[in-house]
Amino acid sequence: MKNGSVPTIKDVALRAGVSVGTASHVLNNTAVVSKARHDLVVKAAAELNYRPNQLARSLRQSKTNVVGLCIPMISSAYFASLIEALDELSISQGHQVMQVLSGGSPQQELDRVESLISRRVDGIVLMPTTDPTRTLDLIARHHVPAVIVDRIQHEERFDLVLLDHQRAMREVVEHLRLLGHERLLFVVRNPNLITTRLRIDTLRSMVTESAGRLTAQVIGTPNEAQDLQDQLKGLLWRDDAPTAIITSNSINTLWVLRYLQSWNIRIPHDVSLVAFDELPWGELVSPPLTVVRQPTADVAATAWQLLMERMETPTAPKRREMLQNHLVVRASTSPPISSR
Amino acid sequence: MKNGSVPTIKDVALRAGVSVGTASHVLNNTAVVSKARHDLVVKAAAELNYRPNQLARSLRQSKTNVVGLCIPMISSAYFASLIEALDELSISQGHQVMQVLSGGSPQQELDRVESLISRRVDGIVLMPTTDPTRTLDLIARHHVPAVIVDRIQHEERFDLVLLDHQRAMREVVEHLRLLGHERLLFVVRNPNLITTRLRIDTLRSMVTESAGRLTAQVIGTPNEAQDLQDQLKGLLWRDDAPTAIITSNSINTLWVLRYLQSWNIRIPHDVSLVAFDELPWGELVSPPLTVVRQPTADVAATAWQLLMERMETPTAPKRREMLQNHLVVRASTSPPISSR
DNA sequence: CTGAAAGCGCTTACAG
DNA sequence: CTGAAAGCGCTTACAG
Repeated sequence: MKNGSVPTIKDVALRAGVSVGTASHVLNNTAVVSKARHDLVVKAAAELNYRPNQLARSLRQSKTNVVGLCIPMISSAYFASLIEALDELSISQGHQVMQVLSGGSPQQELDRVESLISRRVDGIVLMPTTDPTRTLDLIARHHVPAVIVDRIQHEERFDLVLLDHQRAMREVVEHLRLLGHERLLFVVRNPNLITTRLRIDTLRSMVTESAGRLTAQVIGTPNEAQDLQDQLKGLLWRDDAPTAIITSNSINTLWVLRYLQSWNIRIPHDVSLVAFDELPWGELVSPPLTVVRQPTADVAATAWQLLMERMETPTAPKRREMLQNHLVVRASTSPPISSR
Repeated sequence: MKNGSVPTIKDVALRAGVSVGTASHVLNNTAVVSKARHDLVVKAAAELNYRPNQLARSLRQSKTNVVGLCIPMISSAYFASLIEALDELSISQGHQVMQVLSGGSPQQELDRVESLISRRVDGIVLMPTTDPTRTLDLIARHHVPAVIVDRIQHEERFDLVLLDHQRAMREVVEHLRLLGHERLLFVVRNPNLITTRLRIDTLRSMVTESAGRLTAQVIGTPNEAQDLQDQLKGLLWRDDAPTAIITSNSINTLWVLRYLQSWNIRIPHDVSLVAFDELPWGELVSPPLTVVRQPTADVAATAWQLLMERMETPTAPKRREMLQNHLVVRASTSPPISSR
């Protein structure tokens, strides 16, 4: 061992007076070695403070024990708890998560996933951007085991973890209708997102089914809070104003809440509110919000399991797992004024 | 190339009709190669969809272009934005962050950092647990460039990024005193944390300096919200109850807010509140809170810079960078009732 | 039970 | 400008 540099298995073998192969075998418990030599190797390794170079192992074994995770961002409670859950699962199984951020940009997603592939991750968990075509092609071309989480409905090449957005929206509307609401407003952020589209479709078909007893409007807030405020102003001060608002994500919820607050419109007295996604600190908002909660732990566990099985059996038929997210009824929904 | 397997540089060279060395040179732009061969190699690489195996590169070059980041957790706005900032910095400089979670446990911290070292990260950014001794020893023994962020005051072996907790606390107390507050309550979570200790010390010495004009109590909430509530109950309903509360972190702030809310104690009318750490969704809390904001972006940028310079010049003298976190005055602090 | 040797996929002096 | 070859630190048949 050159002085001051990191000890290798060669140094261990030398000090123990055995061959490199033998040293490797005792260190990995991969063959029976005489007790005498065994102890010699263990002792030498300890004295030298030897840690195997995982790069070399990975290269030799064509297995890194690293799985890649690509998500849009991290500063959102949903993603944060997903990472934590996945991290714990991976560690407990001797793996390590290497996470990259797409920032929601298809190009960045492609670049980051490419970097994961270059680092030879054993598998990939992807929460796709709006247009992941090239990323998916790349992953498929390299035959990397992968599972796609949500946002994509049909994709023959990969295992899928899906959330049942339609059923969830149905549950929301049902809840509001039972309370007596007839005019709904759905505030979305990006109408092009599959998730959002599914929710809108469900809402519309329920309106149709109701044969006139239910009406619904959908407004988008592509850019700024200001846009939203203007649109809300045009809607909420009319005789036929909606009596219940549904928001499609946390950001929207925040904006709507602030708008209502600033105009002193009380929840649920003046208008009911249902939010998709649990809010961090949601307990502090008064009143506590009725929300559709994402089953984060389920999503992580399912994705992990699918990935492990895929790595095990690359040729097995692809699978789709549908997960349920549930309505949590709190104080922000109540019967509308008209029916009280 | 065996059918179906990942193409290597050997496959590229073969297809281009050049030696492996030459292929490597054009791919890395590391030597002048005739235009003809150059184009041949580029074409072959594109056709084969070749991506260099970073494991092999790293092994050969003894450089992974990966830096390790060890933090307690991720589902806290402070850590989340730290990760995002560090991630962006690293990518822009051709590196990749590999992040591990200590969960606040010294043992887990040791294990995870050991795994980073086994993977031969080029450097480590560590936000230490309460007792990082063995982790620090490990890092030092392996001569891995590292920078420690906050929570540690003196440590000769590493570069340090510090936050000026004493000055921040001084600023808080000064603000409250100028408003007319004389009886303060400091609610902490873990009194053993260096950060907390520094704040408590500063508070106490300011009380001493005030020569009786200022009093302060400190209560800890080691375990449950219930503990805190009991302690608060014993303090807030007396004649000499504190007129201003300072909370040491977001969790505490949440608990205190809920307690005050449940007893209908109004902020800032009945009691003023200053919180360490900005809250996510803090804008929704009414009134908006006066907080001490952590300079996340600064912390990330400074840590990154120190690390890069350390990797560049391992023998340079160790450095300590002191960063400032500032008081953001909002509506949760006002003069106490008595002085109105 | 043990060791010598090939090989994982690269980079990089070294000759020519 | 180009190629043959050594070597990064491991694991793993293969002989003995």
